[in-house]
Amino acid sequence: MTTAPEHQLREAGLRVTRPRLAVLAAVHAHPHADTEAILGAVRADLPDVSHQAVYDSLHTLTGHGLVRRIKPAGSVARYESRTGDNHHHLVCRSCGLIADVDCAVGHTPCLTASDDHGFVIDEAEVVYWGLCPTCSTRTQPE
Amino acid sequence: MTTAPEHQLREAGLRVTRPRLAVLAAVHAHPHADTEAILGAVRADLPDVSHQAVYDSLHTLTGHGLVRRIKPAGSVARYESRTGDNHHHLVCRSCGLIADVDCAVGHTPCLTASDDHGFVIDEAEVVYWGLCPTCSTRTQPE
DNA sequence: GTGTTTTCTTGACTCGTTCAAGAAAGCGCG
DNA sequence: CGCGCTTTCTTGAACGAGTCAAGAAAACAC
Repeated sequence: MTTAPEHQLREAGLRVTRPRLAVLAAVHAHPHADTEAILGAVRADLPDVSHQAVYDSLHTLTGHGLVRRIKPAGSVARYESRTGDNHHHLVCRSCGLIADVDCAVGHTPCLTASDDHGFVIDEAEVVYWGLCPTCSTRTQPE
Repeated sequence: MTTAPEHQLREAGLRVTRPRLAVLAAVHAHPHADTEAILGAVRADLPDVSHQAVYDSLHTLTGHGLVRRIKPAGSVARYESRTGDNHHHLVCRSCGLIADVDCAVGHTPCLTASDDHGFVIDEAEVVYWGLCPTCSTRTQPE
């Protein structure tokens, strides 16, 4: 078990606590889940965790790169466990469904802006907006 | 004056009202401004507009494509007047500054996801995260 | 002008998230 | 294995962007 959650936490210099392990597991089990869903999943294991502990854990894990926070406009914060692989997201305008897309070219091509205005760019985030299969068939009756 | 604000509103089938004209002017005058800044700018002309009128105008204008709403994670909603030209944004992680970048290739190349998962994609939004010139020199003291 | 529809004003309210203080748990050390 | 320091969790209140709702006012067509 090379990527045991506990090990991940220790690697990051964090203390291993039940809430954190549960949050980490919840994010892995429910990709793109919002805070409330994660809170629910965590409470399946630990019925008495406070929402604050979940918020704090998510912030800490996000800050150490163990989970990634995504927040499409108009949505609440969502979290996912795929980090560091430069993938992007498809977001359904209708139902909010989020799907992962690997970067088309594979080696952070997106990091090349036509004019960087002197910015030091460290990440390019791509969000594809549209309708998921379910919503597109429903919305275009034809 | 081909793009007179009033004309734009009428074209979109909207009534021409003072708050809307002021909001439209404010968005043009202050690209990437948040709601509060727009509210302030609008009140420079119309001291008594309600924030609700501004919110409503922004929603209406956004819905009709006269202004575009952008909302980087962790920021409040911001608005800009460049619409339909497929440009993207540079956002400074430190100070929140936003700069425009034209699409690198020019013809919506970003709209090509490697695997669309059956989604009907209508827009690709790209956000480059990093540090603006000012913050990058200040943050890397060496 | 008159009437109908849309839009603005006012004010309360929701909800995700954050703040703060103290209690509890984790971890290193002897 | 217990001790003490530090980090983290609990509890509960607060914050703020944005929304909702009802009535008044303004815009447009005739």
